[in-house]
Amino acid sequence: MTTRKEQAEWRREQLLDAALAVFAAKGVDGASVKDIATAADVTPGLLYRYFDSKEALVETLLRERGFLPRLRELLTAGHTGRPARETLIDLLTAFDTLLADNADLVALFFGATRARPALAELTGEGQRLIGAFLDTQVDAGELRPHDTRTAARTLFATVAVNRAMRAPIDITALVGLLYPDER
Amino acid sequence: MTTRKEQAEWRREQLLDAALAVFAAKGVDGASVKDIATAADVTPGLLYRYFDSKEALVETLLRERGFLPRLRELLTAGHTGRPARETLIDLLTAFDTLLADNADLVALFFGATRARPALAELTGEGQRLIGAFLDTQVDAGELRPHDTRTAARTLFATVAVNRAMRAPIDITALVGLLYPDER
Amino acid sequence: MTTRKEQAEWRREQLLDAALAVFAAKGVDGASVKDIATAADVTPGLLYRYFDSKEALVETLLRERGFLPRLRELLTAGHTGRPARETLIDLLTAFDTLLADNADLVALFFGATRARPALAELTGEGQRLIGAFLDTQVDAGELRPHDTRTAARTLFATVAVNRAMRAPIDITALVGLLYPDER
Amino acid sequence: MTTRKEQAEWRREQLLDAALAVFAAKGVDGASVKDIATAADVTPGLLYRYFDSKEALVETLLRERGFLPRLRELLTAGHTGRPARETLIDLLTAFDTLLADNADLVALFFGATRARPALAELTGEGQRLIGAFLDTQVDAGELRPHDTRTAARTLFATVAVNRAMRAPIDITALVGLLYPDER
DNA sequence: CATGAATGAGAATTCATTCAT
DNA sequence: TATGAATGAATTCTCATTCAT
Repeated sequence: MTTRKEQAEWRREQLLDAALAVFAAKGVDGASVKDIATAADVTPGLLYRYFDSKEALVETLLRERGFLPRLRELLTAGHTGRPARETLIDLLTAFDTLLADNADLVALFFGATRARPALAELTGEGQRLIGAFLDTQVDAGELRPHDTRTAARTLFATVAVNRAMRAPIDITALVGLLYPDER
Repeated sequence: MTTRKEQAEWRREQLLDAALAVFAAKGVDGASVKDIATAADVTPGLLYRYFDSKEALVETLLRERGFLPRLRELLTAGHTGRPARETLIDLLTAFDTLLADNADLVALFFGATRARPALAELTGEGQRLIGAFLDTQVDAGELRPHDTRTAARTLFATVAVNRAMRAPIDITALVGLLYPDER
Repeated sequence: MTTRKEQAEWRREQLLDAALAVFAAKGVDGASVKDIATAADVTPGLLYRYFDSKEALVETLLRERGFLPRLRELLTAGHTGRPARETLIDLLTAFDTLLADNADLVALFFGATRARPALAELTGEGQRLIGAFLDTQVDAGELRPHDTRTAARTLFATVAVNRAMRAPIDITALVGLLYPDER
Repeated sequence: MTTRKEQAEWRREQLLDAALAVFAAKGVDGASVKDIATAADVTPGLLYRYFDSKEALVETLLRERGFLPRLRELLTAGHTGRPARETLIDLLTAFDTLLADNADLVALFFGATRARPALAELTGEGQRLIGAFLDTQVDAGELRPHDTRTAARTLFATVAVNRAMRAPIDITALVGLLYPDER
């Protein structure tokens, strides 16, 4: 037996799902509230019981569905014991996979960020996290001590842009470029 | 004394300027024809003497103002005599400057490319040109012979993304990352 | 207590009524959607909940309000027992009355038929039906055996044109012309 | 050597020709001033040197190109010596031909008469003229003395409507209907 | 005489949002 | 909770008309 609250929560998520799909497909401006309601199989009016406006839908998606938490979790997870080079490859692969799995969100982010600072925030955070990771490895003597901030930005940007362009890059080759296997 | 033809040409350019500025600021969907007309200090109706539709305005900007020709010119210019490493830095700097000088266009490209293949074309072309350049240098023994395609994509993506995010990168450091100064 | 469905149906009819009146008064091109909405005492936007476009409004009127079915019914109704001459008068009078009762529709037909084949269809059908009726009467020996097709076209055109011009004709005299009372 | 005045007159007629053709093809409302100017191979502005407005064009066409004068001339021409029945056939045939030769004008009349009383005037005049002719023939004992007014309206309406519907009628049969050849 | 740039008013249509049911 | 009728404001676009050149 589902309680009132559970049902409401379910409906809310369903509306967010529908909105995300429609926004990704048509862009925020190109998607009408009616489109979203139709996709969720409800009437436009109902949306307004759950969200104040179309804009509120976008903001909620950006806030609640943002993959920044998952990214942070990913990058700060302990990678003890394995060689830094392999860990870096795992890390970037996980990031790439995250982007691929959230293609709709990535599309929304790219389209919705003109007026909203969300993407800048995301990229900043991502670069910072990768940079921090690189620093620890350099300190541990596992990686060559060059400019880790530039390296972080390079790695992050390259993976992100090529995934966004739907032309994913070979991550092993990418890491090999910056941190050649010296053997 | 300006002839009718000159005056018409001037007006056309003015309208394109206004449209570009407004599109960059608000996005294509967010900008109304009235916005553009107001920015150009004319009546909306006048726009239709010069362009068939708002969409035609976008297409014209992408076609006539596209910086792809300038990019191509830049990348294929003869760089004889100087060390490859320095030429690469010059090249990427020029590319970065080009993007900076055309910030509005870059914004338009990013916003307008959902339905239009222009950006994909641009990135593809850019990466190809940089890759071709790297190949010649590797052949000449000036650069280390690693995966030039991946290197090209990395360089291009990094410069482009960081410029688009308005957080330009240190290009010397970037090149130093991929092609360390061995001395 | 009116249900939602009934209310919607009522609104739909009301909009068609308003549209017919406005179209008849100003012609299809001369009538704006705003005119129709004002006549129906609603907002222009509401029209689009019920009809896809102004053109759809015209088509719906021509289809749903067309008097062709009633005309057919009229002409094919059994007229047994009475003298053909009187029946013919009754018939044309009923036709004339039908046109008079649907003056707005007649006006719409005349104005809207430039691009639409509705009127041609109507006249063709009308002439055919009257012709068929005349044939049966001639076969029965009730009317003089002259060219019934020409007679039908003559009768139909005369009644229609004079009614359309709002100068109705004396139908008894008209019939008397073609089928003189021989007594 | 054409004088100024001749050239102006020529241009004026050219514009009227173009306007008539375009009005007939698209209807008065459907034709834009630009359409007419294009058809006349001039610019819209020039039209306003010759006519005050689009409406003035319509009125001028209706007034100057109206075939009422030619109709009157036709109907009042002396038809001495020939049998009334044949004269009537000649008359209606000429009328029918007149309509056929002026199909554009007929179309304009039908489309333009909603707000303008021109067509009513035309039909009234036409019927009166035919009626007057019939009267003289009845007085002369050439035709049977039935209701000449109804007969006139019948003949006129039948020819006009069937020509307007582009399904011209057999005029000899039509006259034979009203005034049977008694031999 | 002729052009065509420019305007202003208005056209059809869409859509986020509200609200009675 | 859910519906869907209704609104009002905005949007893209058209067009008769004017006027400087």
